[in-house]
This record gives sequence, C-alpha cells and structure tokens, in this order.
Amino acid sequence: MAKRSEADALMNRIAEEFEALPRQLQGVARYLEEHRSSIMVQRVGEIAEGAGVHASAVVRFAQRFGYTGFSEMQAVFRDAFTAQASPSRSYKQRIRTVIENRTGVVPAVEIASRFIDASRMGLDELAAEIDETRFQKAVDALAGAENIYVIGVRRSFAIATYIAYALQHTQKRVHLVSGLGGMFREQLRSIGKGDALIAISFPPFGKETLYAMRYAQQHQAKVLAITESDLGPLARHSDVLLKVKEGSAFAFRGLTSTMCLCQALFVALAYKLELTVEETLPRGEYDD
Amino acid sequence: MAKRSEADALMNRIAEEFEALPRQLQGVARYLEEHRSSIMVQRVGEIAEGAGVHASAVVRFAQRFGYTGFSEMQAVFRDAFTAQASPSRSYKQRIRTVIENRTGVVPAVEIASRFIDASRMGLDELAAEIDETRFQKAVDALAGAENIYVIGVRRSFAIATYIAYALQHTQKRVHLVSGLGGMFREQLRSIGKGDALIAISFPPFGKETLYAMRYAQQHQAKVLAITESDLGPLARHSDVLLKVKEGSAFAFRGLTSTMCLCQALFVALAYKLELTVEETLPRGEYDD
DNA sequence: AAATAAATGGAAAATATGTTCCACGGGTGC
DNA sequence: GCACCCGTGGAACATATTTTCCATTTATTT
Repeated sequence: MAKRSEADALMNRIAEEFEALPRQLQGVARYLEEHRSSIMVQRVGEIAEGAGVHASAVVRFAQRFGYTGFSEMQAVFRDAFTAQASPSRSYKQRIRTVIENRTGVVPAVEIASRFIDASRMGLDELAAEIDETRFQKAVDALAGAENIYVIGVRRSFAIATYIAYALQHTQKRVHLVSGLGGMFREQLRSIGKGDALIAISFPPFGKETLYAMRYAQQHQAKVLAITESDLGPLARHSDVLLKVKEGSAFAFRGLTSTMCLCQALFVALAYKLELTVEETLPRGEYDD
Repeated sequence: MAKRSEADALMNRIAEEFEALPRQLQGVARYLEEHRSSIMVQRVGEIAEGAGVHASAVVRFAQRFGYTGFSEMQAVFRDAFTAQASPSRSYKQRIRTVIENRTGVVPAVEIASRFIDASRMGLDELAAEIDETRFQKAVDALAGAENIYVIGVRRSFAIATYIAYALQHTQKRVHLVSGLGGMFREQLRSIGKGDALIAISFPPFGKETLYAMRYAQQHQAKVLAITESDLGPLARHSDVLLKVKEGSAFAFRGLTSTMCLCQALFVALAYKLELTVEETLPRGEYDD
C-alpha cells in the first residue's frame, strides 16, 4: 500500500523537478518513466545504456533525489513491485472493487476499460479481415493521383482531418472538403480526371459525402470509400471500398479502427512513394 | 516468446525432480514455486532466508538444474518478465527487420498488418496502464465545467476535432480552438473560472497549445492535458494529465490509442452526466 | 571574451553479491 | 557400532556492480 505510493511519490517529484534537471538527467528521468515497470530488474549499466548516458549519471540522478545511490532508489521500485505482486493484493483489490460498485456509482475507469476492450476487439477484427487486394488498390489509386480530396462529415470529420494532415507530408496536393462557409460544392468543383477522392462515411450516411462521391465519379476521379459494409450507398459510387467494423460498448461506436486503417493506408502509401519515414514525419518543429 | 517458455520449462523440471531432491533443496523449490514472480528481483540471500536455508543451498539448487550458479538461473526469470513487460521492444525489432529487408516490393498489406499490430499493442498498454484516479478526476473536471475549450494542433488536431464533435452531444458549451483565421488567442479569450480546457499535445509540443494552457490556467480554468509523459512542459500547466503511449511502426507514430482514450473519456463523461446513450449519439439523421 | 560554474565520462575504489571450498554433523548401510 | 557418504553452513574467495573521484568539456555569467 504505502510501498506503491512511495514509488508514485518519487515519480511525481521527478516530474516536478524535471525541467530544472540537466540534459542527461532528463534523459534518465524519461527512461525511468518509460520503463517504470522494469527498472527493478535492471542494472545501473543497463539503464544508463538505455537512457544513453554514463552509469555515473544514473547514480547522480538518484542522489539528486535524496538517495545515497542508485541501489537505494531501485529498492523503492522493487518494494512497490513486491507489494503489488504479493497474492494479497489482487484479492484485496477485487474486494474493494466490489464494495465500490455497491454504492451504485460505477467508476469512470470501469467504463473506460470496457470501452478500450471493445476497441481492441475492433482492431483484432480489422487485422483479421483486411482485404489485401482492395488495400493494395487503394494505395495504388492514391499513389497515382495528382490531387487528393478528402471528405467526411460529423463523426467522420475528425478522420478526414487526419488524413488530410498526413497527406500533406507527401508531394500530392491535398484538399480537405470541410464545408467551411457552406462551400462543400465549391471546394469540390475542380476535382477531375487523375484526381482521387477519399470519402469516409458510416450510416446514416451524410448527404454531403454521398454528393461528393457522385460528383467525383461524374468527373472521372477515382473514389476511395471507407465505410462499414459493401452494401449501402457508398458501394455504388466508389472504385475501391475499404471495410472497417468498429467495436462498440455502451451502444457507443468506436472510431479507433477507422483511425488505424487510415494511418495504415498512409504509411503504406508513404512507403510506396518511397518517402523515408523521416521525410514523412519530420521529428522536428512541424510535428506535434 | 521463447523466453517465457524457458522459465516454464524450468519450473516443470523442478516439479518432476522434486521428490528426488534433498530436504533443503525441496524447500528452495517450494519457495521458488510460491514466489515465482518475485524471484527476479530477489538476492540469493533473500531467497535463502525465505526458504529457510543457507545461501549456498540456493546456489547448489541452481547448479543441480544445469546452471553455473544462481545468477544464471535468475536470468531466466528476469528475461521471462522483461519479455512480457515490454512486448513492444521485440516488436520494434521485428519491424526494423522488415524495413531493412526492403529487397524489393513489400506488399502494402504487409505494412498495414504491422501497423495494426503496433496499434493493438498500444491499446493493450493503454488498458493496462490507465491511471484510475486521474481518469476519474478528468471526468469530474469536465462534468463540472460550464464551457469546454479544446485545443490540439497539427497531428493532434484531428483528435481535438473529434472531442469537440463528441462533446456537442452534451449540454456543455464547446469551443474548438482551431486557429482558423489565425485567431488562436481570440478564440480563447473568454475562457475563465468554471471552464475547462482540453489540450492534446505530443513532442515536440506545439507552441499554440502551450500558450493556450498557460492562458487558461492564468484565468482559473481547469486544464486537462492529454500527452505521452508526466515530464515535459504540459505537466506544469495542467490540473489533470492523462498519459497515452502510442505504439509505433516504421517509426511512424500511431494515434489510435489517443483516439480511444478520448472516446473513453467521452463515454465516461456521458455516463456521469446521465445522458442515455441514445440521447448522446442519436442514430438518427445527425449521425454520420 | 574571460572567468566561473556546471555537467560529463573515464577509471579507480568501495561495496555488495554470488560462488566455492572445506570442516562438521547426522544419517544410512554394512 | 563403525565407517562412509551426503547434506549443511560458515567463511574465504571471486566477481559483478555500484559509487566516488577527478580531469575534461560544455554552458553560463559578467
């Protein structure tokens, strides 16, 4: 109990003082936070190597936080672990959870956990059922396009936003059809042969998206649809259709699988366009 | 993978030979079985004491099972742990191999699969490491806010967009600080006491986001940060900080965990506000 | 730009830890 | 009952790991 919080307290202190720390010690701090769970089994040398610093820097770090040396600090994490690993803990925790549930208030984390679980299942399904041929076709279509238009409204707008952002890292001209100022049609006007439209839509399908797809097809642009089913109105108006089935919990639809698919699409495209990943997402000042 | 089974194999061998062992070594065996999970952090002396034997008995035990000494046997358990504690590491190595093997055309689906895998691991980690207390605090902070401002730039903008969209289904007034027309400051101007700001940012942190956080705090609004670490500049300017560590493949950062966390946050909030899910996300004509 | 302070990394010193050796004792078989 | 063997534990030894020290580099201030 107290053991666990001692490690927590230390991590908090580290977070507080972080900015005042010299470069190398910041590196150590980052490593500790990242690998908190395995610090207890690692040697100073291993941690030093992982953090890219000299062993003595790790010792200095520990001393800066009031310990006589690394060993003493490590003991804090070791104790925290053994306290948690001891069989009594899980039992007590289960009991406590049950008690807390009795009060009628479902803890927020309970809801979150279930939702995350649902999302995981969604990703599992995505991994299992991805259509190789179609995915390849989708990548090829984008690779061959001069201009790429992206549309998605309401729930799908965030996804469209992301795709448009990601594609800015390629040489393509990218157009997010946002409808800003009520200008859906105007933003789409100049799409034509050699261009591609990415349309993301789920039932009940937004009429703006459907319009865009029809318009794009009429003007000989390739249409890539991202939706949940081969049936439905999007199939008719698309050249390639990628399916995503989202997991759901509390009757609330996830969006993680869609996001994941879109990112995968982008990575595959970047790879095909032979952008090195560094070019793709500069770790410099433009990334956030 | 193989690491885990090596420890298992050892435990099996111990079980088999158990009866043929001398009294003290049986004691060691019992202790190991009982405390399997914490062997990796314990010293020979501790284990010896726990089993009620002399340290050298423990060493003899290890040698009896083919190891040069206790250390070598302990390493088996340590490896088993680190293999399971940091699955992403072995994963990253696989990824690197794939990249280095670019002996020609890697099929797009191959890339997609890898990426989806990475995202899945990200979600696993999210589920495992979500901080109950903080999550609850985050939900409470939002539930208590009159106005909710949302900011995220570049990579994080899509997420901000989504949160703003989702929150429109509550009774709160929601403001997406988009920076449209260069009006970051202006959009943020009226934030004040009783309001909340949700800031999503990852390194290198966008200065607009940092500015917004500082401004919000100065005006006594609650600040909820969504980022990847307790360290870094966001910690100082936030009241609640939710951590998300994204999986990555091809050195390309995922966004699915963040998306998932934000959705979970929203669902938990909706639940707390006692919105029925039907009210929350009408499946009617406004959903897309 | 010089002076001062701080940070860094190599290597020696100190310590902790693991391992081996050996003397002792109890039990078993002859 | 004696001798032998195996198991046991103390202590010396060896090794691995941590810690300290100091020379060098790097940043900061005047």
